[in-house]
Amino acid sequence: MSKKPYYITTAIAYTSGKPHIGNTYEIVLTDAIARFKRMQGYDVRFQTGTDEHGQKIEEKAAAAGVSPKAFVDGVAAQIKEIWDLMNVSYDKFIRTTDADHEKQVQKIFKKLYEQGDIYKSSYEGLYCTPCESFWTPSQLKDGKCPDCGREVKPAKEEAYFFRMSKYADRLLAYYEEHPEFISPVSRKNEMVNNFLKPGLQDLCVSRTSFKWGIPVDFDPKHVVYVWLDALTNYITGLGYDADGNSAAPFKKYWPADVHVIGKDIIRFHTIYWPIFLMALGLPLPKRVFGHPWLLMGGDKMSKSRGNMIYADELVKIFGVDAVRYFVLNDMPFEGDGNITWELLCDRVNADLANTYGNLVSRTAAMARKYFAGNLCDTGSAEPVDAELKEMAAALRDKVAAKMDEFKISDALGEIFAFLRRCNKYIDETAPWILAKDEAKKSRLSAVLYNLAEGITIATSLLAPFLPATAEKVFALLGTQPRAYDTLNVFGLLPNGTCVADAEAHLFERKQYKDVEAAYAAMHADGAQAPAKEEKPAAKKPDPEYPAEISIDDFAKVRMQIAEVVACEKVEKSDKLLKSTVKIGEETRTVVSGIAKFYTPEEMVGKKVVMITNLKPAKLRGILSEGMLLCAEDEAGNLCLLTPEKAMPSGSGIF
RNA sequence: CGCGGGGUGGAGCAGUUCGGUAGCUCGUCGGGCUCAUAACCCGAAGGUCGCAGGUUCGAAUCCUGCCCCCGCAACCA
Repeated sequence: MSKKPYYITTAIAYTSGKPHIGNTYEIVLTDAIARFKRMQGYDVRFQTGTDEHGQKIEEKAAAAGVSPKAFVDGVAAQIKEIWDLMNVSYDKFIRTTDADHEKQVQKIFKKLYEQGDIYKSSYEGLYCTPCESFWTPSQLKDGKCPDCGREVKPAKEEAYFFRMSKYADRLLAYYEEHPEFISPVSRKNEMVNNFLKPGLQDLCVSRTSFKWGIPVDFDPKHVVYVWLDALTNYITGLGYDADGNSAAPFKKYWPADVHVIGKDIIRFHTIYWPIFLMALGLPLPKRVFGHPWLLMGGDKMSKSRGNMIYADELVKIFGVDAVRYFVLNDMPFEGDGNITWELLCDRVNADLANTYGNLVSRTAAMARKYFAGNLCDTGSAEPVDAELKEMAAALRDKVAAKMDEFKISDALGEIFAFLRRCNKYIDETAPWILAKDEAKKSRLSAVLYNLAEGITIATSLLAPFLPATAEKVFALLGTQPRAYDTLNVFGLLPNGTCVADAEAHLFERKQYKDVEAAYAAMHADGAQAPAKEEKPAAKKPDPEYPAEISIDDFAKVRMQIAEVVACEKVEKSDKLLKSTVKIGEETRTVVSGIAKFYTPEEMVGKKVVMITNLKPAKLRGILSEGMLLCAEDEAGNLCLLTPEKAMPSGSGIF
């Protein structure tokens, strides 16, 4: 009987920088599902990879002084290294810069163009030069730019578009026929109400504003828009060919059983991707699972918050399986999960070290002490055994049921409830008392056998989540992973199985303060930070700071003392304050993102440092003619710079 | 009224689809045990399930209004 194929993918990681633990979570999650399916006997194909094109990467590479290709080669290697470190069992690692992928994307683009789904047009509209924005006539206010109120003039920019609207009805019908397509289901309504019902806009699928992308082969000043490039990895990675000569893996594995992705890109996977596939005449994926976010102490992880945590650093402190366990177990199905040092320590200590590690350790120790490691079911059975045996035999199906719904945490919960039952069984049977009575040797042997058998079953089920630990446990018990189809039977551990004569210390207990200290130490010398790009004072957000400038460069910036004479909040904005300032005799308006730190009242009268020759820009429709200088700490708190002694407004700063 | 998610004992969560004694893990307190990683086992305290109304014999669960947090969007010259 041939095995049933199962194709599972992660989103491909964007190669703009090192992935943090939240990104890594998605890969571990997918890996756990893939391993579980393999264990269940499916012929699993697990694909992950990297998304390597786009303007942002082009800019980052330029800032780093390397070619885009060299840049993404570096980051992709780093990403792969982390995936490998986490013991991720992918079958294919695709890169969007792979030659065969690029070739197919060009073919797909051309095919869609030739069949009329993609058409050449332009952003046509009324252009407001200062705002750099296009407007439709209906958006204008009194015939002028709704943002700044200036004149607009007709303009156009060439681009290719995809006719999305053509497929909207078919997509809605697909949703109806396949209620499990979008998971969790709550997301479906969001898609329908926000995007499908209001009417799908045609999607712009090419760009001319940057070069780092796959060129449209029949019109090379355009590059293919990122989503058409990135999403198609799911089929090009299987050897799809737009001319009909697809490779065997494509025929075998498509359509995908599940795309595991972050909840932020559900829209792209449940609207654009299915529509692209319909246009290509291909079947749609069976399911899209949008997982929640992993938050750091309740906040979204970001460089600007300075709260980034990376998997490889956590692994150095806790070990691979502890990190895998934490992200798998502490992620709720719908709401966002939370990671803190305390939670991490608590989970690892309570579940892995105490419940599991200690159970294995005490069982192995007794087997060695009382029977030189030999396990034997002597047939001695008492009523107290029944509950343990029943629970063990029922465990497989309970776990599988949770896994079918992608409720990973619940699946682990079932296994750990059983492991706790094993610990209780030890107390109930009190082997150390049996050991004192020679007449009870037979009973003692059966008790230890039951424990070892329970551990074997639980560990077999745990293997997809904690692969390295499972191997250690099997080696220690001198046994093998139990085949899935017999995991619902208790008592298959052969008599004569012998526990190895080795220390069984699966997981270290950790203290918060040690962990925090270890983490701090890791960042103190920075010696092992693998990404050159990450190292230098990388506290601050994205902008890449030039390493060194000349005095002439500095002289280009004109800074002056400005006095705030009036200030108010900008409407419908939570960050912006609009200040009227005097620079000598001149009066200007400046908009600053400091509303969270200063009230308009306290701004008035302040003398502050302002860049006065910055090109004006409009923010929230208000023209800002300069920039107030602020200091920012790691938490993002802002503090205005003011002169230390009274200086007249307009004074220059050098 | 831009869109969406959430508010359950000290912490983190489940339960809300199809109303019926409020559950899990951790922490705290008390007890037990000694095979084991100061671990394990037992017991206890602790919640008006964000607030206010309503429907109902009965609401964490359904309806209405409100408050608060968080994402997205906008936006940080």
